[in-house]
Amino acid sequence: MIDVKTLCLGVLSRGDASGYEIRKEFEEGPFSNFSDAGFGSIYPALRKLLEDGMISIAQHGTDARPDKKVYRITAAGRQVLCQAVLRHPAPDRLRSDFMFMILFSHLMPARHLERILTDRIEDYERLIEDMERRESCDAAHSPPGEKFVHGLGLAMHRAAAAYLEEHRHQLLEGIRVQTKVAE
Amino acid sequence: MIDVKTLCLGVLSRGDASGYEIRKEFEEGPFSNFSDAGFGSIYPALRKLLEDGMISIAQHGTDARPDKKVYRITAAGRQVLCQAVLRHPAPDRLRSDFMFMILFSHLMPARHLERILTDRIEDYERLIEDMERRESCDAAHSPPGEKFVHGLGLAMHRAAAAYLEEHRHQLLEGIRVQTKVAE
DNA sequence: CTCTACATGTAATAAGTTACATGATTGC
DNA sequence: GCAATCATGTAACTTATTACATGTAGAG
Repeated sequence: MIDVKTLCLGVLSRGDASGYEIRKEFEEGPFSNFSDAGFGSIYPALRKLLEDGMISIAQHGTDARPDKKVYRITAAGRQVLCQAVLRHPAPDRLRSDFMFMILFSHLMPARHLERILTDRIEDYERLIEDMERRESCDAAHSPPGEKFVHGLGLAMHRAAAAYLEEHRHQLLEGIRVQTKVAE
Repeated sequence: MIDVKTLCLGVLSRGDASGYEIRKEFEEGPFSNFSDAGFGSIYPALRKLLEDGMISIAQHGTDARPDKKVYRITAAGRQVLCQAVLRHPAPDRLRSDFMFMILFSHLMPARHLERILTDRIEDYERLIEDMERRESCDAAHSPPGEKFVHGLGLAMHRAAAAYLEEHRHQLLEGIRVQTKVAE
């Protein structure tokens, strides 16, 4: 499975960036579809990559931000990234508290279940809107791989949102009946 | 985020099980939609849960398998599970090597890209078939939460599979053009 | 003047993975 | 007889998370 070091290498292969900017990519950019990492994993990863000669410091500090460090991928780093990309991809892994909780929705008050369903639908709607906005923004000049990943993520989120909307009443009803039977 | 201990508690709330059986749930059952854990995390989790009185040993060894231990959730364990279910769910997290690699498909030979796309589509088709088989098998007698999670997972996988099939040629063509321009 | 965004990093902790180590049973 | 499945567990390692610790710049 791809680790944070390789993820950072991936971001830097698209252009120089600081640790902070790399994190933004994980949060908002195309990388957000399949990864996330906080500062606590990015900074140590960058230190390691620097030690190993996979990246270099392109710029250290500006007038405004003396601490800022802009990293640049090296030839060695590019090679390592190419190798990583050629490996057979491990299966996708989804971690979802939401699904876990739904599985045990019979253990919660109906109000809470309604709440988490509504919240989740709203979350998806916001996310989809954001993605659609970005899509129309930079569709033309983004590379094919990026468009593909963006579209795939969007398709999955749309499917999830549609399913939630179409089946929430069925779930609520199912729970209601089950509760009545238990009485 | 839900940890392996809570996941185990969730499985055991549905019935007694051994470590080995719990893992099967993570691999094949409804839990496979949103989690996975190997023996290396399940056994230590069970030990901890036992120490804390969240589970007990319902049966230790059979004629055939003297080592087998069947665990049972305790009242305390059930309480802890109920509390966990009431917390606000953390956002879902997807880790996908596949998407990472597609993002860098311009760094790989066209043959390799075709290969991972074909493989992935096949993987999805197999997975969807399996899920459909299980759906028709135990649709009637499975609780509403389980049906919902199953349906949601299926909807997402179908959307992904459909997207891959519909857009793979577009990606391949895009990469081809990009490579030509670079020459 | 206050809030948000920018900016970096460490230390302690928690968690999870991999490799190791072993062995019986069942079906083919 | 062989492969797959059942069955458990530990130790070493790698990884990632959380909390801590600090401070500037720009917008309103």
